[in-house]
Amino acid sequence: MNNQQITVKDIARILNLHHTTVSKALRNHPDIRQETKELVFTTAKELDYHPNSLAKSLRNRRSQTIGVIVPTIKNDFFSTVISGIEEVAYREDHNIIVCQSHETVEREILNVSSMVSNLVAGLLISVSQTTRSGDHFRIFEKRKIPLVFFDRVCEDITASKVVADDYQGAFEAVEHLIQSGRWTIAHFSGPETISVSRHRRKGYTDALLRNNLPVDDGWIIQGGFLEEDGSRAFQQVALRGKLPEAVFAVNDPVAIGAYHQIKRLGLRIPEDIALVGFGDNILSSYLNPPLTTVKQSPYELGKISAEIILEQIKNPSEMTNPREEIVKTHLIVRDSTQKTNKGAVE
Amino acid sequence: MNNQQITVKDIARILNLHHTTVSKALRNHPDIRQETKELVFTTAKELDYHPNSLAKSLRNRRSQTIGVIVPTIKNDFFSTVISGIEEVAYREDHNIIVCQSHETVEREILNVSSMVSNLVAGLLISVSQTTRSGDHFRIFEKRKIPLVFFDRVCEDITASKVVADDYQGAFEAVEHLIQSGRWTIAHFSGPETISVSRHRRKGYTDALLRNNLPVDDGWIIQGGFLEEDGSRAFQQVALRGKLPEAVFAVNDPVAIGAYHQIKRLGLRIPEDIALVGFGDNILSSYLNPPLTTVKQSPYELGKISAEIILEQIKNPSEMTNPREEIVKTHLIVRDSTQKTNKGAVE
DNA sequence: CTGAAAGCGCTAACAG
DNA sequence: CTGTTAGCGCTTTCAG
Repeated sequence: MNNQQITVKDIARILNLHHTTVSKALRNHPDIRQETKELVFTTAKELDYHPNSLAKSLRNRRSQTIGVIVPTIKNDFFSTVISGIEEVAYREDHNIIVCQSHETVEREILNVSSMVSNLVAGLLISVSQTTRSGDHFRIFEKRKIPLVFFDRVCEDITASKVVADDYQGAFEAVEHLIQSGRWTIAHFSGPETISVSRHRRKGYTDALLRNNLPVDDGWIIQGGFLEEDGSRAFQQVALRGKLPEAVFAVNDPVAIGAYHQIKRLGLRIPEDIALVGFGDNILSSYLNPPLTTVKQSPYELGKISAEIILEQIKNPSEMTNPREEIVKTHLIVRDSTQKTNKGAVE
Repeated sequence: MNNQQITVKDIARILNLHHTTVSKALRNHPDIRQETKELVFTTAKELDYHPNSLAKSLRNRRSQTIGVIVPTIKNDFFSTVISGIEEVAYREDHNIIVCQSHETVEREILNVSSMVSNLVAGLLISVSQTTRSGDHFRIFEKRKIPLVFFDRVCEDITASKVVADDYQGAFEAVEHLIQSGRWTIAHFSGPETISVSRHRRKGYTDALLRNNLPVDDGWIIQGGFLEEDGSRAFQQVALRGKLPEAVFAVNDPVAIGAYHQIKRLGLRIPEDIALVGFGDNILSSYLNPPLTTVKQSPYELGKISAEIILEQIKNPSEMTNPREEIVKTHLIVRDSTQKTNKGAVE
């Protein structure tokens, strides 16, 4: 027989100790004297002992695993956030278990349930586009499991939240457009259900107001987060006859969709239409002209989220004062809003 | 008290049943009569019962979790593979736990150990750049845990393997260059340790040989998988004075690095130098001219890998005959090798 | 069809 | 400093 795993009992039997002594030694408990510890450690190594985390977690009523739920992992932004989370979790001896909601609440609810079943030490989540109520998150409160929202947060739940400075980023982007002489600026907005969309939209309207420009809801086109939404939005605007001088898109994919549509209609960027995105997608710098955009820091965002949740895991009293972390954004001005003498990145 | 989780015992107490009966009912065991089952199901729902997967796994000596180790998740290719894996795993009621090796064996070994400790039902791995021996994978054989390599495989370990058709893809790419009249073709190769690099290189040399062209090792530049490796390689070639008519890069990032360097030197693509990559990175179509490349199917690759491992999990006897799945690639001809009347994607 | 007994591998609390 | 006892929540086996 072979697939038998080595346990503390095996080590104990060999050394003529009790298995609890071995357990303590392995965890470097002060009770045990150095000599014994060394003995235990070396034989553990010799036998290629792998502690059974499941048994430990069952006993401790909590695992060493952090759950992560994202709309999809097939996405620059989220995969980079996850990378940041994994990095921090790894340092603190935790694993991450990843699920995708695919933008549906139903799936998100199942994901949550699976996380609970797995006794995750904490959950990091960016909610789906279709998530309206946050009722399925109440169980974390009940079970006292730390919960942290990142990027797309759920406003009716009290929990720590880590987001990019969507409002400020949008504000600066639009102000930049205004400063460069554009007064009629359309906004291709994201789903109203998502906090991110609302904040960016607010940044847009506030920048207009601050500059004494009228806010015309006709210039706000509601849509999704995808490239096709951007194309569609620009088509819609173009059909009306009167074009804006600039477009501020809720994110880079939407801006890229608009970009293609603008080119298709034979218009020039930025001469006819200036264009700004959000997110600093890697593609943006490769467009011609390259896209002015707002840089977020997804890796940072992931790291901060992970740090907060680990803090709460180590120190449960932290859970009572939820933190709201806002990660700074930076406007990156490129040729889609301002002709410089530099060409596209080549 | 609140964070108390509901257990089968709680349900049993309420219904005046034994907890084992409840357990059986919950799993739809034929022993239990319909009436009882329904009773159990409804009260479970009422109490918001979440089964404890850890206890179940401990008892069954195997979890419902599939481990995934990749060099990094912050990468189009790998994040798409993972997305495919997650999708299939989800359908079969499994979770995935993701680790990054960051291209170091040391970390990979730790990751493996953590997977074993977590009693993963199986492991999917794409090995790190620095992994030479596969000794740390022997434990899976010993413990009879299914192991599947994808993309970057470990040749000295007997296990199922899922790879893109690197050889054929490279062969076709180089043949395409030859057909279009290029006879001196440089190859910017990846690390020799990695199977992917070796296969693509073999496809390159075989295509030359098949067409009665000489294989000159001087045209093969060894490097890594990154953009900077591509820049460096082209610089090296350029220094020699004699330029090749075409470059076949081991992957798209390397091709993109070469692309920048070529442009920087004032050379034209494809007139002076034709350029081919591998992987159909999203960026490739946005270059100017867009890059001819070999399309892999990372999502498919992930799905197939997951299907194989789930097959082996369900049916352990499958483990004795390891499968080798080769996913077809497709050459995508764009303007970096062939001037058409179409411009860049815009 | 339902129940009792036993144990997965680990750790906390307490006793010696 | 080491050992004993007990149990985390679940499932398997076997008895009723």
